[in-house]
Amino acid sequence: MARPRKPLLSRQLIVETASALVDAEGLDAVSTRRLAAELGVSGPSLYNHFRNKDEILDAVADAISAQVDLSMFDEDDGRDWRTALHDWAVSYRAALLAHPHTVPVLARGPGRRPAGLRLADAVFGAMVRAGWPPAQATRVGALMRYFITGSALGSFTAGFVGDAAAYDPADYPHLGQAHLLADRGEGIDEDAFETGLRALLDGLELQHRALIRS
Amino acid sequence: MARPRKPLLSRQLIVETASALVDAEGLDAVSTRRLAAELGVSGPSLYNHFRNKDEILDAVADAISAQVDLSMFDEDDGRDWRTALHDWAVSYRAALLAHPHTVPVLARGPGRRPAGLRLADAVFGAMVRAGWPPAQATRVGALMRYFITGSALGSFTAGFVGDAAAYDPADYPHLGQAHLLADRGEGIDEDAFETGLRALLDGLELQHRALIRS
DNA sequence: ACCTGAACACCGTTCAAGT
DNA sequence: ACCTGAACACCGTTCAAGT
Repeated sequence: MARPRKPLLSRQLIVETASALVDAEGLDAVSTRRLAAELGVSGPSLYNHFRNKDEILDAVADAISAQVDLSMFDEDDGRDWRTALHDWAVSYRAALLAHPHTVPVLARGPGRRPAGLRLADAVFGAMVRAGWPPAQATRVGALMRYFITGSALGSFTAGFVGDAAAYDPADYPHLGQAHLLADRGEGIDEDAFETGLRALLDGLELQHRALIRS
Repeated sequence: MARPRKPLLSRQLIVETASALVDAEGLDAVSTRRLAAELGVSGPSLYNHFRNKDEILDAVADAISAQVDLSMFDEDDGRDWRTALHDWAVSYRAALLAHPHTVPVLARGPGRRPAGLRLADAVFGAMVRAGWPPAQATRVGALMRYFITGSALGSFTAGFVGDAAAYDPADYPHLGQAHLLADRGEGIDEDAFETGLRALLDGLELQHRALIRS
């Protein structure tokens, strides 16, 4: 068939298909041949639209960053900086957890992905407007990202395996009473995220007050 | 040659060689064939010592967790819980940053890796001893892990590309003045980590005081 | 410009065969 | 028990050839 009169592929179509494939079967399922098959096309065709496979995965990750709500950082949004940061963190984490297989790609940093940059830009702008000196505003954006991506990636509960036999109390004297596992399940991650977020914001508020006072 | 009179390989030797290879050339450089070649052996030999490649990488990651200092959580160590948590966080992050290519593997959670579990156990035990209720102690361990691994993984600075041309001020109105890049360089990550860690501990102290008082 | 098949240099893993 | 070579079913990517 060679070249069709109307292109069979587009960057958007490739990204959407790849994204669905990652969500359904994990990162390992995305090979160029498999993805191409899903698109009804032969493997090398993808290279007309992306330089390589990593670029495709970057685009998939960026599509997720693009879903993160940033309206709380708008200049005319009423929320104070603390509330804005809180709401953003919750929205950011939810977007990541909706696509858990993609988190490792996202966690590599904003890179050249435009939505990741837009995100960093919005946080920075809002913090400066709230009175944080630029250097501090940069740190706030970075440290919030640490916590949020860390919480999505290193899901505490998921990290532990199901069967309790793996945890010999002789090796881990305290873990037995920790009722870490089936007991509470995913709630632990929710609770830890909320507890940590509150602690982080409480601590930042202390620093902000000290700054303003001087 | 078939079976040698004395084994050519051991789990330890494989892990050490794999670790060096990851550090020197990154995660992608570790293929079973390449690793075997580095060991002067043929590819399938590895399967006499590990079930599969992932198990090898898990062992590499666990070897790093094992390097994290945990002495601050000893029962007879003088440090209060806040100082212990702080010192542990610094030591943990340093261990991760010493092997940046391995962080994505580590960040998948403790899994069955014994050193990862020992770490979670030590934190939990020390927090309970310091007066945190068990459920809270679990959260503290988890949220600290979020922040620490997130900071090692999503290195803010490394995430941005070098050339400023990538950042059109029209797209990112605030980022221009952010002097994010070459200006400060890696210091940003250091500063953000320290700022975040202090905020986190300040916030936790508030919660701890509220708990004790009741 | 955009797709194809063929080809290259790889993969992870299984397995029978050797000692 | 522990290594080998051969084999299977894959990879990512390049490239000449087609329209």
